Amino acid sequence: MSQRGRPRTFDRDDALRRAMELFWEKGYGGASLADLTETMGINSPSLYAAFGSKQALFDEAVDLYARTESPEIWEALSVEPTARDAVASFLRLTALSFSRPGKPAGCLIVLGALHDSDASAEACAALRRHRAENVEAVRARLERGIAEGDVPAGTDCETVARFFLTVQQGMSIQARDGATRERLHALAEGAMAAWDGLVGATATR
Amino acid sequence: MSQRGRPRTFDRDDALRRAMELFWEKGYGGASLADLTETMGINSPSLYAAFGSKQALFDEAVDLYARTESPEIWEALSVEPTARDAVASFLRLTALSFSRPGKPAGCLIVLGALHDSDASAEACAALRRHRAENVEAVRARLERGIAEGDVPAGTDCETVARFFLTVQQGMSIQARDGATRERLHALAEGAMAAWDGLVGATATR
DNA sequence: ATGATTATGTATCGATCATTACATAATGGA
DNA sequence: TCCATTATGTAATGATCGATACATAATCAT
Repeated sequence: MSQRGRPRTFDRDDALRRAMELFWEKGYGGASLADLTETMGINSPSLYAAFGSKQALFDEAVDLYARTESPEIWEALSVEPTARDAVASFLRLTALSFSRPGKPAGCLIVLGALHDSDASAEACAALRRHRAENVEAVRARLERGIAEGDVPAGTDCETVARFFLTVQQGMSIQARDGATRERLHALAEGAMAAWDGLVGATATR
Repeated sequence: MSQRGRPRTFDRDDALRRAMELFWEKGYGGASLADLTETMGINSPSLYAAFGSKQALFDEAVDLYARTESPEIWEALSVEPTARDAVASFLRLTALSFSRPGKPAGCLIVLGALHDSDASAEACAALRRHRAENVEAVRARLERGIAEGDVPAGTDCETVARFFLTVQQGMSIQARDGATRERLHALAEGAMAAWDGLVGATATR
């Protein structure tokens, strides 16, 4: 089936990528339609025809972000041989991702929409869902560590995962406050200093 | 000198406190003038006459927050006998403060305004200044620990302080995501598991 | 060539944003 | 009592918000 009607004159993927970076920099509420259309190089009717609404555009932008920005962070969870190596790599790659020259500092999933009380309620809920998935991914990796013997049996993987995700989320704030790549890396190392105490303390012995 | 003219019919301190809680819940950008006047129980001309502008009101609200909401968190830094006890208490009291029934979850200083690109640039800068002061307060307490002998000489207090503040900032996100008081407490404990590794690793031996 | 279909640019929609003019009301000082 | 001063409520300001109406342009199927 071929396309009918007048073809669009802009690259949808490219426009979406630009919108994603604007949402990343300014947040859902901070990125106005005027900002978006200017950044995307299109007029608002084209935006609405191609994406539906600001909210739908944001949803697509978040999906693009999760899919293309630093997937290595999550790939590390499965690639690294032990759970400890996996989390260490997860945090180290986060430090890199949050401090890329030419890209907004920190994480869209964390900084994109924090307050659900206003018109950005749906955007906030979508990001919250993503954050919950991220906790789950780390938790699952820790469980695998138990199964493979490199994490003490009985470790409270949920609690441990939430701790490391909390550090990662704090790193977004730090990155926005101007923390250098070296400082973010030190934070990752600092969090790993808690590993032995964490998996030891929450394990049944 | 006595007051002249018609006296105001509302309690300025009470109105400011209500505004603070609204900013705390919705953020600077998320709290509209209509929201504020409704919550404060006054009309906009009264608001402007008493506080000057939305930005000035926010500044006063942030000051009130820092002064009255959980000052015990910062008092603990000077009260506790050792730097380790001080940081542990700092985090434990943070967990309490971020999960008070009837109050917004998390911290106004962290969640109030994260994006400086929009109209909330000044609000964002003010909060950033507060966060920098908070790092400095913990760093100073760690330095005191060195002077008093309970922290290894040569410890990189700046790095260690930034780590614990990062966890505290991440706890604001977690609190907003619905983390219970118990979960926040577990995060505080988890961070303390990094103490020995952190102060040991960054100390010159 | 004609018509159905889809995209584009201009121009605008009502709603909401922060802020303020203005007339009126209530106080103290003279 | 009269005036200067300050606060209040109503109503409006221009700007910007997200979202569209509408006429025109460009493609495909027939």
